[in-house]
Amino acid sequence: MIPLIRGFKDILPDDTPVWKAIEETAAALFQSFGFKEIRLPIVEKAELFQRSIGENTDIVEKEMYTFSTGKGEMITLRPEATASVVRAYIQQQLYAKDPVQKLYTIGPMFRRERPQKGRYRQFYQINAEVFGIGAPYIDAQLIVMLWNLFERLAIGGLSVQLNSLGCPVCRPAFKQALTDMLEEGTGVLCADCLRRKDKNPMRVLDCKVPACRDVMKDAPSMTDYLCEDCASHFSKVQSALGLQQIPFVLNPRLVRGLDYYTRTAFEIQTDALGAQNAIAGGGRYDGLVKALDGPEQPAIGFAIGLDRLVELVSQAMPQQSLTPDVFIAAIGEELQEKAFEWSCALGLSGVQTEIDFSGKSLKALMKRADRLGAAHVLIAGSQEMAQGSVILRNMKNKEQVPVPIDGMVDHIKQYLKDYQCCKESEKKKKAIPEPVRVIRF
RNA sequence: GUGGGUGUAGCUCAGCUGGCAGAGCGCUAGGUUGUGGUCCUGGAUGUCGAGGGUUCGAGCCCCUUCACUCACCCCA
Repeated sequence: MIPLIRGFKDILPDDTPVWKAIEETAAALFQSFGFKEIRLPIVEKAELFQRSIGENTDIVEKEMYTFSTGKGEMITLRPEATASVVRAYIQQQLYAKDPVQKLYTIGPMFRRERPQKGRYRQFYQINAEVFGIGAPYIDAQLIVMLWNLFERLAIGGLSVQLNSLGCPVCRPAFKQALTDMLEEGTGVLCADCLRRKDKNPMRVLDCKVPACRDVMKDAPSMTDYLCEDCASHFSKVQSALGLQQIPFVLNPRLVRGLDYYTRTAFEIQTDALGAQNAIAGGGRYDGLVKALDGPEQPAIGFAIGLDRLVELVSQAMPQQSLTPDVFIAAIGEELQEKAFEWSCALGLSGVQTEIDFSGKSLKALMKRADRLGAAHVLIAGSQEMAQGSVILRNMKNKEQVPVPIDGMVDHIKQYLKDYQCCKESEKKKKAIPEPVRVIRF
């Protein structure tokens, strides 16, 4: 057997309904907020990611799947989607039609990290990006939208972490203050932080090594260094979130790993997934479009970790696979051709049908029907054929009714319709109110 | 990239100090000659992750390697 590649996984039939439900819920919600879907290639020139994500980030330094095309061109399996969306915005000149573009996309990303719970080498994200709007209200609106998505999916135990990373005007002063502080602590910092000290000092903020935390316990906070514009922007984001009753936690240690972020940075965290606790994260990247040779346009976006979200939703919701309406049990070899015709006719008419062509004993067929969870079994043998009608057995109440072979499909559909009505009214009698926010499969 | 844990039947797992490869569930056939779930009886299924070593003899000990998993790291 040739197994799949380390860190990759198959999404099996029992799981796909959850994936689909989440994707559809997100798409419907995003569309209500004016987002349109964009579909992008999963391979781009390596340079796109090197320039957008930043040369000295972990992703570019050691996590990208990069290949040579053999003609000296280096191409990369995308490690994230934002760079591609920005490229499309620029290359297809979407800004010429309207600088304001709200786009979402769903698909796989690739990073060569060591796999663990909630972390795969091929993982899936839902991305949403807004171009051309700098107003803080759009920052807040994205978070409102995200928060509502998780409400619709009935997920609890979440928190919104919020920070501002400043802009090219105010960040240098903060970085300098941070670097000064790190110089004093050089003796005790861990090896990783010593490296980060020069290359990306802000990363030391979220280091978990106790010694580093100790050095950083009185670390300056970016929010104390924000310039007037950034401070005003940040406070408007907060008040807008307050208007929508979105609970959030100000987290001065929330740092994004990618170079292009400015101002608002946020993360939605869960307490139910172990170490990989971020199920969505994003922020503003006002300088990126220009940096990739596009027009000067502000932008903001987020990514949802679909694999992690599926994990959370599945925990709350037991899987439920599709079961046939009708199982055809035709006894004997000579009836298989007839059974074949019936199964095609039923399937084509929209009745979920299952059949076993093996010609086993009726007992074995019944057993199989039961295992598949079939609601009804169509039993046909030589006796029935002689009488011109087959038997339809209700597997729950064991009731059996004759069904004329002539016009069989219509008879069965009518019977199933009555049966459904019966079930519906029974449900209503029980009068259990459905929670509005819970999605159902 | 670095550490810890785990690899035995389709699944969940026993397997003592090194001595015939096991159980439950599932699958399958029958009991019931044409009726599922419960019950009873029988049956099939193994590269003990892989490769090497020690030994009369290895699932068990040693070395190497791979995979899964959790954590570090990083992030969604």
